Amino acid sequence: MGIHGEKSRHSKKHKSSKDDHHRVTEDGNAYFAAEDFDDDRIPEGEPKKRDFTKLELKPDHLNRPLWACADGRIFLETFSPLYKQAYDFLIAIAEPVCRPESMHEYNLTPHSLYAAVSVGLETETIITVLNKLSKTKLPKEMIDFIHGSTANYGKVKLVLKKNRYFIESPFPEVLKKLLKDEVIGKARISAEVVHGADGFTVSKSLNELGGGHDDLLSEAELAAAAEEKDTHAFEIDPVQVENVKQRCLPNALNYPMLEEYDFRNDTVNPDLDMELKPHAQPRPYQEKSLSKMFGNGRARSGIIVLPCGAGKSLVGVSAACRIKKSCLCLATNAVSVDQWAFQFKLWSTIRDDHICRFTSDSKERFRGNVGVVVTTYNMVAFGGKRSEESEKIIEEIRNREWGLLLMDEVHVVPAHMFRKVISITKSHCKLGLTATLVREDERITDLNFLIGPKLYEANWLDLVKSGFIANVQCAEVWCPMTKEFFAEYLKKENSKKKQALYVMNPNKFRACEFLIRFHERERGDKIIVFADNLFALTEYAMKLRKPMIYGATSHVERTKILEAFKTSKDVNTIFLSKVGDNSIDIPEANVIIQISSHAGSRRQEAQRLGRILRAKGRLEDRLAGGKEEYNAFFYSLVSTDTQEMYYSTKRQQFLIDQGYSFKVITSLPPPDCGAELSYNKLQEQMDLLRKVLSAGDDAVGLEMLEEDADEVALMKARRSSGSMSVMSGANGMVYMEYSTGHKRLVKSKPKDPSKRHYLFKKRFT
DNA sequence: AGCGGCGTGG
DNA sequence: TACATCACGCCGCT
Repeated sequence: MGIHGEKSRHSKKHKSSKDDHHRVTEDGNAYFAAEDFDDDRIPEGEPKKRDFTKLELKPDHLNRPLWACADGRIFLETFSPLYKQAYDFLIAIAEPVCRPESMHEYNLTPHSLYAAVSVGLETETIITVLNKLSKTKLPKEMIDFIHGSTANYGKVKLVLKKNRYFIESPFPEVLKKLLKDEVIGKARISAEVVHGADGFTVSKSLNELGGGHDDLLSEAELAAAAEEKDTHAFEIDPVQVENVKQRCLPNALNYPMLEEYDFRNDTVNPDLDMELKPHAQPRPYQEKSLSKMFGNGRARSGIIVLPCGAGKSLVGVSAACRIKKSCLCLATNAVSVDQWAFQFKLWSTIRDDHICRFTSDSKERFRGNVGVVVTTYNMVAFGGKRSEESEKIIEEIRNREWGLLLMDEVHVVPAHMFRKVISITKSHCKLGLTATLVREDERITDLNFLIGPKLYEANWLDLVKSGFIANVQCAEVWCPMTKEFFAEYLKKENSKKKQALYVMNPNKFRACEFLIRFHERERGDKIIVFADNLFALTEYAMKLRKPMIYGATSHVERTKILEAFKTSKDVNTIFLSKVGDNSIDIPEANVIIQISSHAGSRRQEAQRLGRILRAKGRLEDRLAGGKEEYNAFFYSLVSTDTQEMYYSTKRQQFLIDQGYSFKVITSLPPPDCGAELSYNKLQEQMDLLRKVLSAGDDAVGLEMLEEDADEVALMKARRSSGSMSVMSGANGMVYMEYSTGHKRLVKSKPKDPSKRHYLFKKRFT
């Protein structure tokens, strides 16, 4: 009913749409100034989907940056002088689909509109501004869609009070409607004391439904928003919160709930003495994301999307500093926990005894009744037996009322863990931070109601242009299979063996070797080589005499290698397995070479690119230099005519959507330097082929490890003798650690000097 | 008692 | 499917 009602309201209202026009802010928002834009009705022959030729242009269309289609798609011209304002607006109301250099594509969806309403935009504002930015009349379908979608948004709230959850609304009839739903009805907890005729508790509270979207609302509207209204509420069972939220989503009852925290008026929970330090100066986009979160003086729950290296932690710490209540910060692993604790101390004035880490090997507790706890998702969601100490701490976490639940790398956490964490902890506000909102399991929509709508998403290319993140040249290097490898590839049925063959393709190896040489010698770069496949990782690293880190590499060894990579002029390339995808922080690296990767994972691709996004050098220097100059490189090596070709295009899609373009390189290594590289002789290639074929047997890498059995023994000896880590690039002696987990496989194997790896052979003979 | 290494299980 | 992580508990060493 609501939708039809809205429709007719709209058509009447549209005639006098002058009323809806918004005030012009002094600076910038030029499009609001264009009050005299001509506002014709939608022409008789209505534009049909996707056909631009039928769209009737406004006379001054050149000044307007948008194309709006009847199917909900919106295109933005990035060269328009209004781009910046239009971008901020579009990102608030629509889902970005693809953002290349000159034309962005967005999509209006119920969820994106929900996010828009959540950050304080009203239906009429959305339509009016869209119309002003559009080159053509807004299609009627789009206007109807916006009305239909947003009619109910912002009418219901979920509020936590004294450890109890309440559903609030100024409209008692809406609450009644919700209670008719079976799930919600059952979730209700009847209050002992009943106020109000409807059986709802009634209280006075600020009505902030129209609450300040900073630059889009007039003062009059803000004043109207501050008007006091009765609020009706009923309590629900804490364990049913998730289910209730889900029932309220656009695809069900369509009363999506807002979660906001009026932290300034929270007298129940104690304040935390914590300020941002003076040197903590948020950048414009960090400021912008915070303003979306705190736009109306309260803290909204939701997700902020910033690329790696763009300073997510400052946003998180800033948010905690504004709320000034107890904060639970969740990270994916122990390294990240340390980093967060460090960031809190770095950016804020929090006292050391008010912040603590809670992991398996560091169980700190804060003094007093307020503080920040940094821990892992695993720790909170852990189902098994807990140590006594953990049991106590986790009880405290359960019982406490958290002002802020700060969730890092929201996109990598398995959905079930999320649910568990959210149901265990009671928080007034949830802030999710992420670099990429893509994931292959398409569970991303779950985040919308588990945490909240997306509050802000930065455009990568904009950040590149302003020098906040590195300017990356992406390239796909096509490596033809050698004749012999390709013949074997075609013979194999087993996709495992096929993979081994295209990853170990000698031409790919040579391309990799060439790139490493080039970047080390010609440019003095720091290089990370990624390989998912452990066999390939070890082969490449050994042959090229570079240190590597993978899952079984001990903690001590990792830090040693990373330290050498950071500080030593002799260690400029390291090989990483999947360990490098998350958490390991390597700000120095500016070149990535991928030799094997998870089939078609866009997230992994983006994550890896993120490793080199941290802008190098001083901001002024970067801006002073030519803007088009690349300071980071991302190479994806693919063996042509194999499955890799298909996967790589799929993987790249995300980066392409972010506006990156991939250059294709087909002739690496260049012919003139081929002789200096490995596998130049057919005999060497055939030896490699033989090795690859025998290693492809079901126990992966077994053969290889057996061959290197004595190396393992050597490492063991060295480990106990205490002289580890010889890493001198100059002499070519490289320390490599082997999985202790695989040791059992090779333990009984007798040593055979002839099978010793050449690297170590000369040491022993 | 505290730390690091190692194996297990989710 | 493979790889990686974390938490825990046990061991042996200082």
